[in-house]
Amino acid sequence: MPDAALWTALADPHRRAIVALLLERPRSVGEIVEACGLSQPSTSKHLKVLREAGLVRVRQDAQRRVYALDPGPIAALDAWLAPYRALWNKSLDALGRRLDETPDTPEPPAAKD
Amino acid sequence: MPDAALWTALADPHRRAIVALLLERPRSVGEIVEACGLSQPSTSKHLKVLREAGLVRVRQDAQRRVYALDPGPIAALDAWLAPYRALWNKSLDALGRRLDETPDTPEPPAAKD
DNA sequence: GCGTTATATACGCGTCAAGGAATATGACCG
DNA sequence: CGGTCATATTCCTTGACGCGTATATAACGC
Repeated sequence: MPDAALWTALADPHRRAIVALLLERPRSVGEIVEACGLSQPSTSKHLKVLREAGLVRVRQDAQRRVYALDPGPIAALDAWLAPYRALWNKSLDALGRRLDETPDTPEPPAAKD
Repeated sequence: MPDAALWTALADPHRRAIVALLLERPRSVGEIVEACGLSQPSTSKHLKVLREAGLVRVRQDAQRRVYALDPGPIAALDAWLAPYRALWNKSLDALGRRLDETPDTPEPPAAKD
């Protein structure tokens, strides 16, 4: 089960926006500030939350701090989600199982009705 | 992108517990109250949030209301998660854990650095 | 109808998180 | 060493959320 901090971090739309930004590529705080239209302190605080949830890592580049996504927690989210896939796989079974082929997906335990 | 209400709903640990309970099987409010140890009104309020997020559906059975999971929103979460899968697939690879190269892995869009 | 069971809503309270303004820290450049 | 840029932190206010108690609604059995 993902840590509570992970959910709390992703519960905020601004933070999800930041995460989406960082999915494209790592960015400095200034870029993030400009991209999501928040004030710099607010952005810094959101980044702190994301940092403490383990979602992002910082690389210090001179005065700039470049934030990048850390895949771990999102993978944990995916793992949390795994048991629920049986739910809609059941209904979309006709479409085939090609929705996802992650190699580490252990077949969820017996989801029968 | 999943609705904000979905994230808000899942941000609460009790609500995630309820969702997990409903994954096993649909349950009445009374069962949920007993299972997660909250007061009945609190549970009802959490169920309301889950309902408004579309995560659960209610079936009225006499005086009882049986709640069941709705796969839709969780599928939406999975869809939101999809772009991020490339991240940890890539990072596992970068760590040198050559997972037999997964020759059949359909690389989703744009994996740039 | 009445009482009982099952669930929902209203109200009040405490806590927590978000946002802005101001300020602090820290690294670069001269 | 002083100035400046980039980022973090602090203080404060405000609004949302969660909980519990008490109450309302609705369906059942008699």
